Amino acid sequence: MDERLPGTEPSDREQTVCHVDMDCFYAACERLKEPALEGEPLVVGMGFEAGETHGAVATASYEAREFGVESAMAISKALELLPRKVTAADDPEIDVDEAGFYRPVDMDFYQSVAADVKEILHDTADTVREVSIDEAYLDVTETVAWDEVESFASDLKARIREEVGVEASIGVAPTMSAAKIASDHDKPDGLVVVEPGEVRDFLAPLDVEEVHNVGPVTARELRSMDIETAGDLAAADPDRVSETFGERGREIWKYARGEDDRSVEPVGKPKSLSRESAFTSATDDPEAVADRVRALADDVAERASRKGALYQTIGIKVVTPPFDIHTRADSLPGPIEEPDLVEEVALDLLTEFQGERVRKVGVRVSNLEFADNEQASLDGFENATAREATPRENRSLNEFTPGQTATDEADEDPSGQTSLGDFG
DNA sequence: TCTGGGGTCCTAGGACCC
DNA sequence: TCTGGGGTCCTAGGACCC
Repeated sequence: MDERLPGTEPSDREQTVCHVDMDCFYAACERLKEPALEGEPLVVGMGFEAGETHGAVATASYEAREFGVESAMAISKALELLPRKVTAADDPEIDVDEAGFYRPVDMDFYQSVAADVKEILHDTADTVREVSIDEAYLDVTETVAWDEVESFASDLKARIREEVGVEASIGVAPTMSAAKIASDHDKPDGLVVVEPGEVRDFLAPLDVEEVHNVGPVTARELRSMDIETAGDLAAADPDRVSETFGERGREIWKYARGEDDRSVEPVGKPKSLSRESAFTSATDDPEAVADRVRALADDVAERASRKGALYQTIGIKVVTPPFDIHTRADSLPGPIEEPDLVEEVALDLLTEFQGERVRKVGVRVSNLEFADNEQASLDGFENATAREATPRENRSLNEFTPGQTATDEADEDPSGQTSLGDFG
């Protein structure tokens, strides 16, 4: 499948990519739970509890956006633009029609709704890349012709609406990045098809910040170079762009031109696992910080073992006022699963910040190894009988044996073991 | 505008090795 | 000590994505 005609670049491979993006997903889920919220301005807040003012906006319904409420905005700011409806009822100064509802994130519920949607997606296409809880790419190159794409996508939207009760926007294009922009182009309830040959014209008028991997910082820099639109970027001198932005420069230049070598592939194993948490206000109480780190460390370790992940690097993140992010990490000699050590190393790294005011802390494990492959968890019985020791033990110990190179396959020679105690 | 939480990838610089 | 060059691994920080 990697054979190409001479002179054919990967980007010339014809793909039909479908990007499915749920509309205001968290808000839509809240409305499934509470149908009375339908049509009301609704804000779902992260790090936020009912009645509180701290945290940030995870999702604002379109009705709430009318008031200027945006994603990632501080809840306190959102409340200024859109007061709480209960408050409004008690306060003659506030118009009840100019108020909205606030709900904290309920991740478990959203996950369950997302699972229903993903099931439909996997039923619809063989290759699905789940990007996040509310977003996925489908590769339908082999199954849907371009003149059928519109009705295919429309059927998919209908199915999600009828079977799950939430709405999706869909973009279809010959590349992932164009499909993504297309799905966003006519939200909510959008359906935009960009056929091969139309991509560059479709992208040209868009703001440069809509190009994948162009964020606020890069956009500002590009604008200072008189590059305002995707079309400007596409027409720019690629050397100039990559001189300024390095590797990523070349990439965004290609994206702006509708060129994108990536193909839709299912997501692999995670590279890191982390947990972080903010204090209601910055604290200089070392015990409070240590307690939080301990809780996060336990949480991360627990999540890692549930996923069958061994970790070799343990790190922390400390955010000090105004918003300075510091990270520290320490690597162990070999991959382990040792919850106590996660806590110990995290606390040890934390000592460097003793006495500082802290607004947020995080704990992370990385350099992950997955000793159990999917097979092992699906048919553990077969694996257990096929081998003396569990794959996990073989794997971690092998990696750590001096002079022995790591093997890619867990089912290669499991000899040369040391005891777990050696990990210290 | 006083800012949540979970990730990925890239880059620069230092340590260390030969 | 005024020193050549290549390679790898690791950490810290930054930008970006959702």
